[in-house]
Amino acid sequence: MSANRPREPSRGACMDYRKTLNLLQTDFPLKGNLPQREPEIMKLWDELDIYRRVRASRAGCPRYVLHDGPPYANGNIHLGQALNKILKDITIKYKTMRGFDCPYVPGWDTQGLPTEQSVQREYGLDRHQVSPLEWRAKCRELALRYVDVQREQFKRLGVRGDWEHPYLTLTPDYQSRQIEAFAKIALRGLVSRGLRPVYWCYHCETALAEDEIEYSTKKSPAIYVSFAVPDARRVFPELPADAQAEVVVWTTTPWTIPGNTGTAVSLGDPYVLARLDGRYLILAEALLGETAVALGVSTVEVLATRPGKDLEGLVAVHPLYGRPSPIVLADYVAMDQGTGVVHTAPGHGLEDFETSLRYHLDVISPVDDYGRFTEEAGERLAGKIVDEASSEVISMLAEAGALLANGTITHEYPHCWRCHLPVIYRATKQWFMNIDALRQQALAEIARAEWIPAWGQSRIAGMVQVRPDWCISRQRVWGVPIPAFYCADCDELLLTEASTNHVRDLVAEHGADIWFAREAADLVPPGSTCAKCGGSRFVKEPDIMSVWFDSGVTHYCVLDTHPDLTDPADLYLEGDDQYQCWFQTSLWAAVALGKPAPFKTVVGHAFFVDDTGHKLSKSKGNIIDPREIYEKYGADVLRMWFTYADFRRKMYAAESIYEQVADAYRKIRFTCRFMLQNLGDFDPAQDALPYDQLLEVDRWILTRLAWLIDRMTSAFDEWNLHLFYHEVHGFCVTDLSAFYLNVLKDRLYTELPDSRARRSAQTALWELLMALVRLIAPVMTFTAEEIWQHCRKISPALPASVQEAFWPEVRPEWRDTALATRWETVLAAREAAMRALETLKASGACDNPLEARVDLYCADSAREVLADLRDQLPWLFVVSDVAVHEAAAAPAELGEVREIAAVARPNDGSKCERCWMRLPSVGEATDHPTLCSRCVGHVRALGV
RNA sequence: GGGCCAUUAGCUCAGUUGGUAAGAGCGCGCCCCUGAUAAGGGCGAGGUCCGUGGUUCAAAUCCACGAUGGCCCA
Repeated sequence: MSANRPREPSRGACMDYRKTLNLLQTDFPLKGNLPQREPEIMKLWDELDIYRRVRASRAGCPRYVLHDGPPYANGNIHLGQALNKILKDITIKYKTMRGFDCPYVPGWDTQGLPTEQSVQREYGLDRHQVSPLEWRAKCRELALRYVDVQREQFKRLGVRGDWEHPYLTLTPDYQSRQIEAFAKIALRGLVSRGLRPVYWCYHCETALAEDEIEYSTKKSPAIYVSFAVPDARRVFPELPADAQAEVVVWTTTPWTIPGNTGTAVSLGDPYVLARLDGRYLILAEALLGETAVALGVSTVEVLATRPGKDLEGLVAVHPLYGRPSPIVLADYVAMDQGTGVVHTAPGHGLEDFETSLRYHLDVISPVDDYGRFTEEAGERLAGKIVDEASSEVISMLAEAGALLANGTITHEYPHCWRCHLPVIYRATKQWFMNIDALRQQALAEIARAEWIPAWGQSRIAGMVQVRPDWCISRQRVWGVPIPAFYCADCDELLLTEASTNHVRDLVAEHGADIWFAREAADLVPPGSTCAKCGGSRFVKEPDIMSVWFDSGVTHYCVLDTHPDLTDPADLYLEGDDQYQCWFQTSLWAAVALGKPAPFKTVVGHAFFVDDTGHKLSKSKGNIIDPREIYEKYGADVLRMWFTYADFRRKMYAAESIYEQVADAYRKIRFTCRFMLQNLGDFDPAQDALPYDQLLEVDRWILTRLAWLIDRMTSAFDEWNLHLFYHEVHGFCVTDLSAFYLNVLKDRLYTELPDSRARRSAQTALWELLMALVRLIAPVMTFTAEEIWQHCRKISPALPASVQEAFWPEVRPEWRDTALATRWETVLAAREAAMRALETLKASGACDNPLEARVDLYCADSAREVLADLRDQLPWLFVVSDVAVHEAAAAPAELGEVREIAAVARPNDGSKCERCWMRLPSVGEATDHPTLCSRCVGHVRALGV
């Protein structure tokens, strides 16, 4: 390179000694310009076929399987998905570098209600106006389109995976396998069909599972209703002979009164018979005062008190229909609100339903799919939407003389996760997975798995403890059918191994569309007959499976069958909302199939909040689109941001944070660039020095590098990803930029190109660069690759991609604790020198520290170390000269010297034109009158 | 109402099994350099380690109670 080769000697004042220095050279650009450069690197990866190439490089290594939880394919990726995929990618890349073979098969959840709603919204289509098959075709089209969209967006984040062969829940392979899973579970007796109250969204016309419910505030009516108790005197003989006693209930859903078949009281709490303005009412003692106020009653007289259990067996009378409404005991009756007597409508509440099982109460649910009262509710209500009919019910109660008070209340109420409207509880025929039969096994599996963070275990265990049966049927068409038939004559269920295998095989061949395309006769095995009546005509089960069942069986449909994967997987890694969802559904499905949990380790990550601590949500308008971040700053900055804070706690999203991360990105980039610049003439195979020939400071930085590698290794192993950002950045700033690289400059620039001093520095730089580029590779995946490609110019033997490289290893000789200890003294002396130089600068005597000299006054222990290194101190302090003295020799103005003190002043002599130090030797050589003696030696050696 | 988690400088985090005067980076203020240059360096300000009580020779670190915030459940 011309920059290194001295020109012909041209003596005199105009001599350009700059040409005798080892100037910096690199084509590694200062500016990242990531939005443009990253796609170019993606092209390189495409050309290398990076996923298969890396897999091939780890052929035969122990496998580490991360199973991808499928995101829902009905929109652009959002920040949470970007976070999730990037955390997975960091994990995969780290594990690969540690020597594991890490397949990564991405998947998508493609069926279910959300797609149907997207079709309705995006295509303006009403599902009732087209056939099920047309509707399904539209749904498939939309889902596949978003799979493509999201695939490109995930790839743009730098995520490595088998993008050409993802798993999709809508493929015939998957669907048939899912039917098989359902059938196995059903044939093990773990699925049942029954009338149960379920959350029902009458806007979406479907049942909803627990995890499809979100709570928000709703204003509801709140009424007090009396039920006459004709036989009350049996328990309350105090009741006057001519009086009628009534129990009082309080409810916020007047429309459920038609469904009332009982009244529940608490076993242990005391109840009173009290006269309130002439009426004889029975209610909880604890709520008497509050109720009297609500009823606007002025006089209250307690006639008798009985424990709740005494009331059991009394029979109240329904105020509208006159039918019996027995008084029963229930442990959920609370004394914090209402009257202590709970209106019980088994068709409209799960607790009520369970009570009905114990007391054989009727289950009445006079509401249809559309939320309208049926004829069963009576003429006045039939056809009316339940929420709107509340006022009618209230009127009817008032007319019956049973309405004691009528108010409103604002409370938390369940809403539909998709349309965000209030849901109702409605008893319908649904398919359930019998959770009670599986609970203990699920808990045992939870105890066996590793949970990160550790409290995730108690969290999911708590949820599993109390989870009711899982409703897995949906009244929709975009999904996998429940493979059941009913006898057209006697309604008997047909669900056998033969029938389900037949459906499974048809679906494997044709896809689930076949179910909707054919009649039952063409779906049952030929010659099927009803086991009960012998009939041969059948009808199809109309319901499909919940989307949560689709994704809950990925381990059966994918892990179990994919040649690259294993069941159970080593790792599930998802947002912590999945403790309630996918982690659980996967577990239930597994134990229902008689399998162990499909995961060995489960990692839950938190989500982002805005700078005021609020969740990001569309309605708040504080959504952040990951695409905007990578289009402005680059995906590597996005990836670094995700390691800025601990992902197990909430993470903040704010412009000021991206700016800070972008700064840190640049610092690391520039640091690596500086090292590359100084390795332009270095061939590690030829020029590297053995460890024991390295200068002491070069060995010192390797002790620091050893520390960093150890620290990063344990950080990644223990999921402390945020330490990556802080420690790598800190290392670049503090150890490298501020100290090591800075003090190296003199040696790198002014020493002879092939001198031991310079080669020693370059050897250390090469080790640093080789380690750093690997340490940053899992997170800063694009930039690491960019740096790596430049490293390959220095050392062509390196693998084609940094993704094939192995995690850096600490060489035993680097761990020199004695050396590290010695250098604590050097660094302390350096700090003292810096402060002294600051004082000198402030005095105006000298601006540039390089032209100053420093006198150190040290206690004996420090003096020994420093005297030993005296020759090196000038360039370690970046000054012209350093002298080491006894503490006792310190000038009076320093006061008492405890450890190390320093004084700085301008050095004697003139500034050397070449190395810029101010030295007495400048001018001694007549042929180079502007150079110091050291530089004279160097230029002469160069033949100048 | 129940359970879990968190609380160290303006921000994000370090602080091994309790032990020297609590650290880093960013940001901020002042200054230097111009051979990392749309770069680099130095110095400085900034903390009752949420509060109270306790255990201990010694607590940011252990225990109890409380406060605040968050998540889940009801």
